[in-house]
Amino acid sequence: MNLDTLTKNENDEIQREIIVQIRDLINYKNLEPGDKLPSERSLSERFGVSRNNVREVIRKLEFYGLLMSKPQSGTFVADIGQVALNGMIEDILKLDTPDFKSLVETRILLELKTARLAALRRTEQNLKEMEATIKAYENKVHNGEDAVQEDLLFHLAVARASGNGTMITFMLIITPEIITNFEKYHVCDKNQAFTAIQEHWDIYEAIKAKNPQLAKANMKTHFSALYQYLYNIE
Amino acid sequence: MNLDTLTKNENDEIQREIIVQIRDLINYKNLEPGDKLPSERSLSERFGVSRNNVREVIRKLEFYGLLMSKPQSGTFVADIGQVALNGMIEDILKLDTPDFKSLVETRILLELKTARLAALRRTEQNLKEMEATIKAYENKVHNGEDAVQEDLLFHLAVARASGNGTMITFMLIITPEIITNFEKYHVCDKNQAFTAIQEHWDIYEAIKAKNPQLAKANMKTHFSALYQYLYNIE
DNA sequence: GAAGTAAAATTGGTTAACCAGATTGGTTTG
DNA sequence: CAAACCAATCTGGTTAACCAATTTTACTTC
Repeated sequence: MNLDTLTKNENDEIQREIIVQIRDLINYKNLEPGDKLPSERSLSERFGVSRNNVREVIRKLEFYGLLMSKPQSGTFVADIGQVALNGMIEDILKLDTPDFKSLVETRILLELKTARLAALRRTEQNLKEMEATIKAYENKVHNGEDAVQEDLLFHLAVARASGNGTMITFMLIITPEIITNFEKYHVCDKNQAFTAIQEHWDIYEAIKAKNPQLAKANMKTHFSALYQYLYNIE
Repeated sequence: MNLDTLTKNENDEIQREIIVQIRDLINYKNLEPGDKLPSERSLSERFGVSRNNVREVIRKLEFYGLLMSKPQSGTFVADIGQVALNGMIEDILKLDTPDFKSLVETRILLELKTARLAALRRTEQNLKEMEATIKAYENKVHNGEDAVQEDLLFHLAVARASGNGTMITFMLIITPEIITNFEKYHVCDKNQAFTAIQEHWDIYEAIKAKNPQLAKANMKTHFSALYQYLYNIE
């Protein structure tokens, strides 16, 4: 373990403690939805940490919709109720960097759906973007170069064509971790790259033909190697 | 539009411009993966914005795995390659607060899967947690009280039982927005609350019996009202 | 001339001071 | 006595100064 990770873990630990203390404070003071939290200054003093730490935690809980900061006014408890708030904080505290298997599992789930939706909703512009990414992938592979990036861009283009903003966001979140782990575990295979070209075209054609079932099936075929990998590490 | 939103939009606009400028800088200087970005100070000076703004953007791009900050050393371009980097930044710039339909669509997708996985992987502890949330829901409904929170906690308990960390994270991300929109559009119905109790028990029993198909089917039934809503607003 | 070394400059991270706007409590005024 | 108003205070947000670790640079030494 290098220093970087250590520092980050230490910082994480501090943040987790602040989250616990904020939760306890809300419960102890019986703060209802919409009630105001003590000021950042008093919280940092009470918890014995810097105001920056408190601000970071508040931003995090704001991201998960549990708190809401109003400038020059205060930080307020979201109106999701005490029970839900405690439950969600419990889960947030348990959150950890997800394992590779969970990432792949989720990716496959998302992509089978985006392929299906793309077949229903794709525009001409979407088709052009997908075509461009496949051709770029083709060029790289034929030149014997690494083409992980271009592969990724094709899948992002499909997600874009699905017209579902939430799924695009989720794809963006998991993509970098997928890439990192692919390189780490050497999931990709050189000779798979050539077969992948045709598979990309097959997915493209199904989406172009507005055939959702076929698009999903072709995406499934494209993931077959990944499936195998997923079940082997089980 | 209130002042809050306005300020937030202005800030968003500044951040988007900084992202664009950083992308252009990487392309112009032909920065390869692993290369060092100019320091935060010089970037803020060059772009004519505060160092805080730059730091926020860097943190955001770090979240999406495109950059990586090393303390006392510099900020580095992630090793995902220039092509992928440009593509992902393009998508990040297009990101917007997702519409309600996209949220519900994604939620249904996720939950059908978590129900199925939960039936395969649930522990005894998971069952106890789910049981507790259903009973809490029951009590509230029988007393005529609002039980949106308890409903949510049951679904989170199912997600926890799925054993997939990524899906739990995603559920946590979309949940608060779902709740807000439910209340906004009055999706929930009082007399639906009673039928939901039995539906929760049905899902629970299928998961307890380790029957993935039935668990998924029961979850689908539970979402039937939501399905209808989803297609009505189309 | 190359290798080692120490000091100076540069870096992201942290802390503290400052700001503008919102809130609050007391005072004034009708 | 109530309502209106104003100033003191408190708020999250922003800016600037500071810190410790790292990297670079220049000099010494063999």
